Amino acid sequence: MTLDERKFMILKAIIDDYIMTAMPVGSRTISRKSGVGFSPATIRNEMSDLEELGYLAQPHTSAGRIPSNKAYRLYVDQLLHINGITPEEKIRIDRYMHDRSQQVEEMIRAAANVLSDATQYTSVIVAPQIRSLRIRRVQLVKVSDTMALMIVVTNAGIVKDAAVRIPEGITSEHLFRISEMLTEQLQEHTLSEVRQIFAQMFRDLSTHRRLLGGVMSAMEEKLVEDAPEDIIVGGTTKMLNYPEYSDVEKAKNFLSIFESKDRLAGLLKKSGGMEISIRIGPENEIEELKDCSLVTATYRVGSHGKGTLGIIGPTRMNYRRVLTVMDYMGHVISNLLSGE
Amino acid sequence: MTLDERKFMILKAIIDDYIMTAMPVGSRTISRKSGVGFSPATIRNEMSDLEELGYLAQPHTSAGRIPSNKAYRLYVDQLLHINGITPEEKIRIDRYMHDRSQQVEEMIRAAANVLSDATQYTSVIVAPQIRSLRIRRVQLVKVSDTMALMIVVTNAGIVKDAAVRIPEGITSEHLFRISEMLTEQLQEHTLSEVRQIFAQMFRDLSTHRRLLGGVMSAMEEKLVEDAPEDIIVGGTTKMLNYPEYSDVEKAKNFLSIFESKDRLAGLLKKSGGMEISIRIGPENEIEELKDCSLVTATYRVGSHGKGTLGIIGPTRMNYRRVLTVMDYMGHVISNLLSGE
DNA sequence: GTTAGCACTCATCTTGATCGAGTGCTAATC
DNA sequence: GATTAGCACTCGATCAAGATGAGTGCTAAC
Repeated sequence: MTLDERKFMILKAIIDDYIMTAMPVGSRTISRKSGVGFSPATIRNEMSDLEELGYLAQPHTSAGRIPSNKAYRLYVDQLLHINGITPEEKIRIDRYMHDRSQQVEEMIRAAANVLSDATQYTSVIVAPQIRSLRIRRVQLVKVSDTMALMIVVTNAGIVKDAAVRIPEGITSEHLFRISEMLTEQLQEHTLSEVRQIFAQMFRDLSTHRRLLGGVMSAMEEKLVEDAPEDIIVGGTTKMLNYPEYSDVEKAKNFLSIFESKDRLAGLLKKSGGMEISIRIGPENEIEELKDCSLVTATYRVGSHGKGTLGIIGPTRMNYRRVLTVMDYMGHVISNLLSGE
Repeated sequence: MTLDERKFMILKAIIDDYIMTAMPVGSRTISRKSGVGFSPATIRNEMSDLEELGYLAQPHTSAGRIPSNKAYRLYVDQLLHINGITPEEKIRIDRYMHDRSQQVEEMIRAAANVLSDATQYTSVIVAPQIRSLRIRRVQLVKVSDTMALMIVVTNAGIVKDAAVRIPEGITSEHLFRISEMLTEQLQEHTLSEVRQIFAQMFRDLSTHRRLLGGVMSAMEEKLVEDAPEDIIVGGTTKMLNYPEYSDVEKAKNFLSIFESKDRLAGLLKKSGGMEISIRIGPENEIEELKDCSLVTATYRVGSHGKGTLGIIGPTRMNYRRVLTVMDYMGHVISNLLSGE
């Protein structure tokens, strides 16, 4: 048995309906739909076939059918064609984003809001991976006699700071000179390259070794290694609007995902190089997401550096809408971050 | 009719029981409790009186009684005596907090976690009000030919940054000189005082007016006025563990409070000067909190500057525990912030 | 190949009976 | 006069039985 034209059509109709209503779809419902010129009985036969093929499932004998994960997979791979974002929405988003594109953090936050507002699902954005960004300036700011604050400005405008212990007797004038020197050396390099450059500097220099050592280890530890993944989540509670989560236990389970950013980071990283990735139900390795789909896309910052944006919703999410919005927002974020 | 010793005792027993179980309390339950040497019938008479006085309510005739908001008010005002935090817990908290006291933001976040872990309710912490903090350093860092980043370090170690447009042709050397000058002028003043100082500077100076104007307005707008209240929330989903919120609608309602930080900020500010404030049910003006209690305390940063920490839980929260933990954490935060 | 017809299934809703925790009142007891 | 035992009563919760209806699978007719 193979999937002919008609089976495709019926399956698509079922999925479309189920995405809207979250209720098992019966043969009559499909038959009534304009464009499907068959009686419920015929549909039933086809549905029976589709069930045998693993695309549909029945919650119980006298209920309608619901799509299986396999069906969604087919749906997103073959049955779905993205329609572009509407001009009105484009304008609305552009305007909103333009107003808050000054500071990166704020921009990302705004983007997360846009994503979850536009899709009505939970959105997740991973800030650009700091280690792949290019350093634009390094500046040491004296805070007390023994402490300075190291500020690193990158090409995406992202500012990171870390406390550095400084030897006593260093004036702010000294710190400025050293900052200038550091900036000169590190400019245009990525944070992941600093180690080598520092090694070189250590060879060339005799003074301020201790201070530089402190700066280097602060960069490495605080900015590269320890750096807690900067993850912004939007619309966490949107999920509670869907009948799938009308049970508090399920809701709690879902919300718990967002309590540990580390876990979330791991999850999002998996999507790796892909331009756009869709993971349906158990394709996510996280137990709590086995009834959810995760759609992720990557955005780029200049030639280096990239981050991830994602939408988490029920497996019966409106993939078309989500893909449309994601696609557009991916570009918006890339442009805003690269433009600065 | 007045509240004699025995009525107090019975009321307290009912509240204590209800706080534990969230179930209407019957006369038998109270009678069984050791320390209450009366039969259910006697208790019933007293309960009937207490109901008439407005301290108890009956969900329906054949159920037990539940405490009214008035009862909680009496409870926290008169019946409750705080017991100190246990040494073990003190050590646990101290250790946890000590490990993350380097960066203010991280420390506040850690404190929010401690609060919600220790109480099992949702915690909220408002970061120190930036406008009342003393400036320690101001530094302008060149980011591009036309933009600089203004970094303000305060006495609490809190770093704020804002983008400032700079006239072309300004070198980083210039910026450093100006930063030194600004630091000298503004040091030890609070952000709310900068306007006057700038006015003075404008009078005295003839050069760099445009740049200084930009710096001033950035300080005023981005750091003082616009500054979105820095609010950290911990354990948002803790509330879902309580039977009061086993209904998704209620849960959604509750969680929506945390979607708008502005509203939350307004709510927390109300507690104003009070050392510790307890608002029960409708005493909170926010509709969504009419079944919740909000306990807030203030912490101080040095002589100036203060912030708020709070716990939000059901009206039947364990006030004793909450007050104990809050009291301790208030001191911990004050010390950590003032010590730096 | 398609569809009308029909028996069958099964979750959901409704109804009514039962249960039991808890009350309020009265009369007996301390 | 305060306390308590006794008892009728209330009312939500629980459960079983029946009715309802959406939907299926199968067969036979078109």
